[in-house]
Amino acid sequence: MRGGLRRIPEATVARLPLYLRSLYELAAADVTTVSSERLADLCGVNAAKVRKDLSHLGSYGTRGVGYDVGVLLSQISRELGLNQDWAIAIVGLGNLGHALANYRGFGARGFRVVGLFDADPSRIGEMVGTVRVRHVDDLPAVAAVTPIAIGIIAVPAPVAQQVADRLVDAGVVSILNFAPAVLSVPPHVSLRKVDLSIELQILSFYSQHRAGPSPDTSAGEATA
Amino acid sequence: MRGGLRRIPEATVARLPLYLRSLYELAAADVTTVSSERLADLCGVNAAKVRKDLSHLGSYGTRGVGYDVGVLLSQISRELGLNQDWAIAIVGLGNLGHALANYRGFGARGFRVVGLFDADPSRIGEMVGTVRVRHVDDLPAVAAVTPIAIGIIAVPAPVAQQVADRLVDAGVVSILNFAPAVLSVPPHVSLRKVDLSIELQILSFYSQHRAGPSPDTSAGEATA
DNA sequence: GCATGTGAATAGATTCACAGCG
DNA sequence: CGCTGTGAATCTATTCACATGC
Repeated sequence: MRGGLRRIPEATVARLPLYLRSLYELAAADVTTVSSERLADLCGVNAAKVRKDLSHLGSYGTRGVGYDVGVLLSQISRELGLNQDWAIAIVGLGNLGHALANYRGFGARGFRVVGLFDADPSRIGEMVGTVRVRHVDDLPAVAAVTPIAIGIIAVPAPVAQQVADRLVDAGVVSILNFAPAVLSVPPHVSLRKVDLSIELQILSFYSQHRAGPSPDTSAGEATA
Repeated sequence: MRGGLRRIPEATVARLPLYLRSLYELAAADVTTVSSERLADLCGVNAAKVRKDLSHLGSYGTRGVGYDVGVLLSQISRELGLNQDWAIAIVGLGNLGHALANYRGFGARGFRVVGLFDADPSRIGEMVGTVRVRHVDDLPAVAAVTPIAIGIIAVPAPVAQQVADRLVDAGVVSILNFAPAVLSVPPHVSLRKVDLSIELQILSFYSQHRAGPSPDTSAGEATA
C-alpha cells in the first residue's frame, strides 16, 4: 500500500489540479470519501488513471472503501505547492492583461497578483483592483522588494521575448506566456504557454476531418 | 518520398499551427526555402519531429535542399481547414469574453466572430467591435441564419455545462472552454479547454520541485 | 554532398486485469 | 466482497540513425 514517492510523471502533474478541483466540490458538499471511479467520473478521466496518478503521491486510499477527501485535498495541495503563496506579476495590460488581472480565482488558492506592468505610458498609474500599473522598467525594483515567482506575459508577440528576458533577469522562475510566440528561457525556468489561435486551429482541423478522434491534453509548454 | 496520408497523430495536429506561424514569418521575410532544422529551431522543437510531422501530410520536401515555404504554408493551411472561414460565437462577455471578442488575430486567418451572447440583461445590446451582444436565448435563431462552427465558453463554471448543451443544440461542433469545469458533449463534438488556474498550479508544482523537468505540451482537451 | 523521409529503438502514457487487503 | 495499488500489456509519441535521391 505504500505509494511510490518520486518523479511524478508530467501527465500526472497536469491532472492533479483537476482532481483538486473536484475534491473541493466534494468537500463543499460534505462528502468525506470518494472512490477512484467516482473521482474519475467527475474529472472526465479513466479510473485506473486516477489510481495510478494518486499512487505516485504515495497517497493512502483504503481498499474496499476509497480515498478520504480531506486527506487527498491536503496531499495534492502540498504536492502542487499550494500551501505557500505565489507572487504573480502580469506584464501587458491590454484587453487580455486586464481580464487576467481581474480574474478572481487567482487569489482562490495560493496565487496573489503583486505587480502589473506595461510599457505604454498611458497605462502607467492606472489602478486595476488594488494594484497600480507600473512601468516595466520598474520590474527589477518591484521584484527586489517582493520576489516574484510567476510572470504572466500578455504583451504582443514581437516584444514577448524581451519581456521574458526581463522577467528572468528579475528572478522569475515560472512563466505563463499568452503571446503567440516561441520563447526561450534558461533551463531553470519553467515555461508554459496558452495560445488561443492555436487552439482554434486545432479545433478547425477536427471540424474539417469530421469524426475526428481526441483523447485529452493539457495546456502549455514547460521547461525547467 | 511519398508521404503517408491519413490518420494524423494528435500530437502532430497540435504542432501544425506552430509550424504555420513560423512559416508565415519566413514568408514575410521573403525566405523561400527552409530546412527541418531551421524550422525546428524557430518552433523550439526537434528537427526529426518536424520531418516526421510533415511526412504525415504527405508533404514534399526536396532532399539536399529543404521545404518550399509557400508549398508548406498552403499544405498545412489546407490540412488545418484554414481555407474556409469558421464562424465563431462567444458566450459570456465578462472580462475574459470581452478580451476574446476584441482579440485581433482571430480574424487573422479563417476565424470570424459572428455572435456574442450573454445572459445578463445589462450586457445585452452592447456593441463589441462590430457585433452586438444578444441574449443567449437567441442563440438558436442566430445559428439558424449563420451556422456557427466554433463556440467559445467564457461564462462562470456553474453554468458552463448548460451553455455547452445549448451550443450543441444549436449545431456547434467545436467548443473551446475557458470555464474551470469539466464539460461533457456528444461524441461528434470536439472539445478543448483552457484553464488558467490549472496552468498556474502546474507552474507552482515545478517551482516547488526546483529542477523540474518539462518537455512541452499543448493546451486543451478534445473529443470528437 | 546534404537534407529528407522513414524503419527501428526508446521512452512515456494509458489501460487492463488481478492480487492483496481492509 | 469491493476498491485500491500495481505489474504487465498496449498504445502513442519521440528520437535515433541511415538509406535514398535530388
